[in-house]
Amino acid sequence: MEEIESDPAQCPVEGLLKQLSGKWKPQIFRMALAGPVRFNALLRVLEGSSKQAIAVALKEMEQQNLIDKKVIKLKPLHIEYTLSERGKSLVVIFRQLEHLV
Amino acid sequence: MEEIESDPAQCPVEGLLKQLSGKWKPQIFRMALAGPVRFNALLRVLEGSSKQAIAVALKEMEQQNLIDKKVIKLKPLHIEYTLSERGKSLVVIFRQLEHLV
DNA sequence: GCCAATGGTCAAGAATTTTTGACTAATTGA
DNA sequence: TCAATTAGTCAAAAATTCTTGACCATTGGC
Repeated sequence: MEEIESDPAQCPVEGLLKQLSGKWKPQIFRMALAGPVRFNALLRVLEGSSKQAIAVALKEMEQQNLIDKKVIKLKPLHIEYTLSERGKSLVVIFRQLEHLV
Repeated sequence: MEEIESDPAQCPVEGLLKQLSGKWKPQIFRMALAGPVRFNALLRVLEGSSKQAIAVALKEMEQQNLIDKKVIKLKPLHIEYTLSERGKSLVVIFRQLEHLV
């Protein structure tokens, strides 16, 4: 059915919550925190996940400017996803949340 | 099917994200920010919502200690939901997020 | 007593999200 | 050349979440 898309994020935090919602995004974000992540590596580590789910999550997180996609043209030629500047700026605040969750 | 409940929130922020996920919780949280909210009032204001959805959201948010449920025994005898202390402490951090979303 | 409002519960169906599995295409090692 | 690895896409099925609509109990006004 048609979604009327009534609220263009009248609340900024609500938008952010949605950007990090879903079954795998928080974990992907967290892994990216530790260093660059790769498609198949995520698939192996996130037990119970699927190619589809990982692909969609990565694509959306990239569009939302939470992570950056980089094609590494050397040696084994692969793709790396790293936390973007925006992603990193969120981490600072997440750390504060940890102390009072 | 059985859910194995594998990760008992290895990441505190992930738990919080889940507590505020769902179609109505963010909006209920936001409304509670402005003052006590009531069941039927939410139902009227949140267009497209349902008794069921509101009831479940309120119940879960109460269990998660985000809001407090209070039976007001006077005058028209009703129930009020207000932001709990924990709820209020989160607001401070959400305000910071607003500046860099 | 009757009717409306408050604050729910429950079962069923609709909608959304996620998983499964088949398939693709380029790169690399042997 | 063959096989494996990487990084995907797509359609369909399964699982989860949400809405609909019926129902219920208490309070309050008239």
